[in-house]
Amino acid sequence: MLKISSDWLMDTETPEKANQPIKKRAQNAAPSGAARFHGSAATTLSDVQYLRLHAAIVSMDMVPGTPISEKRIALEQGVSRTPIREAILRLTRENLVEVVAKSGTFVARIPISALPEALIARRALEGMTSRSAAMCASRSQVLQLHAVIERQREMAELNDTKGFHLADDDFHAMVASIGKLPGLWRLVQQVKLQVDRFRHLTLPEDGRMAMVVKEHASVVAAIEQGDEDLACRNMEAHLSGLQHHFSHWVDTHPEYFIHDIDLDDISKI
Amino acid sequence: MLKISSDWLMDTETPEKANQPIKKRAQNAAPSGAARFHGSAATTLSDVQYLRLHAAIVSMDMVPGTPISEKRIALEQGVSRTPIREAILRLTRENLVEVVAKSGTFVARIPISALPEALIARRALEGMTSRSAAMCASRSQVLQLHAVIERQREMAELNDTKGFHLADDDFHAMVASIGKLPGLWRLVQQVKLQVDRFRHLTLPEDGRMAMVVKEHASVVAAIEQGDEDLACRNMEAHLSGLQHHFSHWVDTHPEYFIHDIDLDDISKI
DNA sequence: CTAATATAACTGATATACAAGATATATGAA
DNA sequence: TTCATATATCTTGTATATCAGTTATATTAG
Repeated sequence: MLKISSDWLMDTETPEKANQPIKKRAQNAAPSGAARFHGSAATTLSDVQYLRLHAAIVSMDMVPGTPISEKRIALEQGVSRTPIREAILRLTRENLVEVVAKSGTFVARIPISALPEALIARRALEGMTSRSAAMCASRSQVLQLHAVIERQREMAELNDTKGFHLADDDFHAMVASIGKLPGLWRLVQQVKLQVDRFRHLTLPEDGRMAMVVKEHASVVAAIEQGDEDLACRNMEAHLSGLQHHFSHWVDTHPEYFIHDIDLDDISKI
Repeated sequence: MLKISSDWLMDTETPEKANQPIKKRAQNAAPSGAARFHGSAATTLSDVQYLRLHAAIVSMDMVPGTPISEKRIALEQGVSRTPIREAILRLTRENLVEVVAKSGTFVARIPISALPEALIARRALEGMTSRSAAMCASRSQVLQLHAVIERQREMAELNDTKGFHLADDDFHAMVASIGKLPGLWRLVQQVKLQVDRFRHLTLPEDGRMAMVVKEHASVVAAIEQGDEDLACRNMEAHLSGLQHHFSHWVDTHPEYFIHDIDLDDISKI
């Protein structure tokens, strides 16, 4: 039979396959993987543990500095250390935990320097998504945006901060989606992680939630008109409404932060 | 002696520590970790393997579709599967490999949809870094920029594409650093991964390298004048000079790509 | 009592072993 | 030959064992 496209690059083993019965499996050059389409919800233990820890850290249920022991969590969760370790490695890459070899692993403190930069990145990225959304949005999509804003308004009236923030994320995700830039939203999600932790330290002040709804509405209005520049400006203005309270929050919980810059000298807005 | 701030949150084990000789180690609440400061170059095996594979994939030494076997690489490298596996997990998060459980792992194909989005994200982020650099740059920093550009010019004359691209990265990193937004450069690096792979498929066309040097110079000129808007515009213009050849390259190596969008209808530039 | 030292227990990093599933080839029937 | 089935072998996921380095505590010298 055909001998298959003999061995890929960088495969230098057994150049002469000579006598042995050739148990070698044919190289499947591309992911033929039928397995991926069985929607088996193939959620692995690592994923479960990752999501669990991720949620706990971002929600500040586990505050910065909390020691994490692979062994202990493994016992608590009734799994081996391997999935826990893999989850922790992922969190390390996101700067949500810091691990010191042979010593200990801890919930990471929030690097203050990351906060203004995160805001700047968000403004740059979401300025672009809203601009693009203003160009692309269909009437039905605009209605969807109105619906999300209305839901957020309800959450604000109920004082349901959790639901409010979920609707907030939905709004921003939808703008990116309408602008056909879902990848940018994924970037934003990654960037705003530390800010989200930050935000969980305190409740929104009175009127803040209503203000946010209003600002969202102004963004949608611009999108509805197809005014790209205005949409971008309104979104940027909306996102600038956060850093006012940075220094206050940092003062109340200094031990949660890495004081790698002085928050006062961030003239850059 | 003082009983230490008895057990942190979510620590529910042995509420009564009663009789046993209490081998329990005091909880060190914060990373006291003296270990981190010994600059022991604590490069772990996982890191080594990660960097190795990362470089091989981005440089297209390992082309999309190449099968990866944890076991085989472990044997080749003379380490156990564990570090290899951890490296692969990192690469998975970067969309550089795709792993199908119980089946196989492969060098990921390049999602075409990621390319225009990456360019858009880069423009948004680096428009901001150059804008900020124009505000912050000192005279000495401007000279450093000139030096990098000169080095890049030399590389172009020598036709050393590898050195050219290294200098290119250095330039963009330096702009971000001068603008006091190093985090944005890290984001850009992450975003441009797939584009870099793409670029390795072909050599720069004649005159392209000289053109890049010229565009860099125009960015520096704007920074030198402290003209934020011009710096931003020049950087954006510079970054727009890539997507012209997308479709051509995709046609020559269709098997390297995930054709999740049609490259023709990207009017958004 | 204080400070330096020794030791024991705990940590993450790595190696190895086992389990569950997927794929390729061999085998057999039409 | 062609198609279906069975089995052997390979894959990644998970569990366990070992290694090497760190830290807390006990110990000891002053």
